[in-house]
Amino acid sequence: MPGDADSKKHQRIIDAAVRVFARKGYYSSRVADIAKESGVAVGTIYLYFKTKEEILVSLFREKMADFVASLGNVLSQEPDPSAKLRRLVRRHFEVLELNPELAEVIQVELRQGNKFFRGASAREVGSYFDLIGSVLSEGVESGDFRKDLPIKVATKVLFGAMDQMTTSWVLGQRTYKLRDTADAVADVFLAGISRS
Amino acid sequence: MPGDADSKKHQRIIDAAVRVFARKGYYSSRVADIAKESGVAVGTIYLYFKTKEEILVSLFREKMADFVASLGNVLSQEPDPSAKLRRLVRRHFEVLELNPELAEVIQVELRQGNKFFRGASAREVGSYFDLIGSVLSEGVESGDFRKDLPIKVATKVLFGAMDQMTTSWVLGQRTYKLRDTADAVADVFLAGISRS
Amino acid sequence: MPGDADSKKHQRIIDAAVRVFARKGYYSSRVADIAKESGVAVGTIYLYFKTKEEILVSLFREKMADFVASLGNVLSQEPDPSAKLRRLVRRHFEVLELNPELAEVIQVELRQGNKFFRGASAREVGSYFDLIGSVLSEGVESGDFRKDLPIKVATKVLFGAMDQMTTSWVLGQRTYKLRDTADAVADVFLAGISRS
Amino acid sequence: MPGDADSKKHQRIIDAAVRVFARKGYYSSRVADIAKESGVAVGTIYLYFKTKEEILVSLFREKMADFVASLGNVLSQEPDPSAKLRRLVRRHFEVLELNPELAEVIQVELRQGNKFFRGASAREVGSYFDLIGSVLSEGVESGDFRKDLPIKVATKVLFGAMDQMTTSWVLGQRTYKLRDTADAVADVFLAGISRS
DNA sequence: CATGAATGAGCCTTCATTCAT
DNA sequence: GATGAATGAAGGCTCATTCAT
Repeated sequence: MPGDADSKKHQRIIDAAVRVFARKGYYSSRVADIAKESGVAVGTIYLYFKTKEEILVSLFREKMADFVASLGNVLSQEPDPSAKLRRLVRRHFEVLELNPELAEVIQVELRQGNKFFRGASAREVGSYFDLIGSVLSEGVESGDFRKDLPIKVATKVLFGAMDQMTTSWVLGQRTYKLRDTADAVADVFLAGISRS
Repeated sequence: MPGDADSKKHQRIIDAAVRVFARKGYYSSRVADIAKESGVAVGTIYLYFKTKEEILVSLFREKMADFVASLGNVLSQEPDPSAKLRRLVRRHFEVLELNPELAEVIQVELRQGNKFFRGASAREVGSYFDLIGSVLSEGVESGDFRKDLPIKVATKVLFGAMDQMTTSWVLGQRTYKLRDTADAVADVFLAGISRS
Repeated sequence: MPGDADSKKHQRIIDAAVRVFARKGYYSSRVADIAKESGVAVGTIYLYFKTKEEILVSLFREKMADFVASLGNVLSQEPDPSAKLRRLVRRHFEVLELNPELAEVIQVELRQGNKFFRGASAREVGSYFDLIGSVLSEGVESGDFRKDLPIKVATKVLFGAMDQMTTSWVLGQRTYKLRDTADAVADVFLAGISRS
Repeated sequence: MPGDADSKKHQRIIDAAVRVFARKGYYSSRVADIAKESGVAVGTIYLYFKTKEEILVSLFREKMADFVASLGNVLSQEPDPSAKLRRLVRRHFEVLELNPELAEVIQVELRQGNKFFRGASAREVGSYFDLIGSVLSEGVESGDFRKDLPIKVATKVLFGAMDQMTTSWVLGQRTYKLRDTADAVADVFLAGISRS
């Protein structure tokens, strides 16, 4: 089955690229490094990807889609909004913790930021924001979250919070369990920092 | 006055670099671009900076230090913890809004992330985290914030939230006033999202 | 046959470098000149040599080794010390005359002298000195040359004499046959300049 | 006396250049290095020399002229041809030994060889060859040296011999007294290596 | 005359991409 | 499809030379 072989090779390259980019960053990574890491010839990479940049874009799209799908699955099983949100945070951390690839890649991509991607992965990131937003909306509708909650702002706040937690954890050489911070993050987000 | 001339030229190059990096990102920017932008010859840049990378590091250190200093000043005048925190958020947004340079540079730097900086600017970023942390500590001590507040986590949550708000604003082409979102962000952080 | 192709390309580059260096000197030669001269792309050169300097070192080592080997062969067939020495001088001149490449390269190298080589080619030059020295030693042992001959000094004298003859010939645009001077040089060296 | 001041500065630069070139070679020396070594500003050098190359040419011409003059003086006091020749060799070595500057500079220059000088200093080198040649001619005329002596060849042989002795001495880190080899060199040149 | 900051042409080297096998 | 040698455009950095002070 050639389609299979193709997708296998495609996958091997993507996975190798994740490791290489994670190690040295996109700009400091050589196509030859990815070739060596994936065990294929340099030329072969160009049979599957038009340019080096396309590797990064593909990689991010695929990994990000997996990530969002993975989170989506978990959430559908939990009806309570607050619990759902706690699961979201915990799952976000768990997935990144169990898939250092994903963590790194999301660092790489989101860190490169707007500069040369600007939207290359807008859809995938957007769908994650939508996912978070829908959890918040449900909570507002159910009366669990406050009526006047500015959904968009809150979505960004939560995403930024989780993202920063991950960044700090990655930069800190992963000396602790990221998932152990999930409840604290969710607490702050749900109840705020003020004395009640 | 050579000292003045020197620092003037140094500043011109840094400022030009900020604009150039903001436009195209560090890796896609050419030293020649910075030269043209700053109105000096390529060689002149190397009279003030050893390498291209040193420009980025200097730039970030200086701008970040300014940023933290600017925030510190404002906060010292406000005794109430909650009001202090609101001012912090508002000021963070205001400064970045009024100094697109700063916003861009912080994007550039924090976006490049760990890859090749990893600590080059640790001190400066750290001092901002310290600033945020001290505001939270004061609030806990004064009884305004909850006793069991996990300061470190909350610090990262707030920083991440503000950072993401800024990123979204920059990516969104600055179609709205960033500072107008300050209260909403502070509200979420102070009171949480749950119905009270 | 990649081994062959490789060594062919390596050789082509070396030979082109000899011509280019001979023409303009090492420092005034551009890697791009060597590329053009050898008919390969600039990048190709760097597949075979790490740096420009490595080209020069390789080149000299190889050519000098050939040179010494070529001389050694001839001498082994002549038992008489004086005749052997005459052959040495004649052969030295012949080889350089027939291989302007060699002559130029030895000029280039020995002329750059100590400055940045200082030993890069010590072995090869040393083996030539050894060859000359062994001819002199044999002559002393056989009684053809005087017992108190200071071998090391005499070796340098002969080498210097031949080298200067070649230099003058090269500088003089090769307007005469270098080999025609071989006997005169050998005469001076064997019998001295004094009236006997 | 401006003329004096001028020539003083000129001299300081030349002398500094000798040291710098001796240390790192012409191509690896920076004009800024010479400025620092001579204690003048870079721009000042260009008040006395049009280009970097002119420094080298001037330097060589002057030093070589001094050298030849110094040798000439000594020889005029010795009537006997053989003794004159011995003095020439000894003096050649002495001067270079006592003026490492001279030794180095002659290495530098003669080693760069033809490449980009090709005659810039032809006159000075030529006058040394003439000096040697005249000693030989006198000897032939006086009957001390053999009638059929090929003067030009013998001149080059002697010059090459002395030059190589110096090169070896310089390369060998000057671990022995160069002048101590003068008699051996003269012996070989005068009487040859053969058993008499 | 003296200075040294400024200039910018030039070059070695890298590396994404191609293509003959 | 797969390979990896070959390509050559591009860019960071140097340094001889200039010129305003």
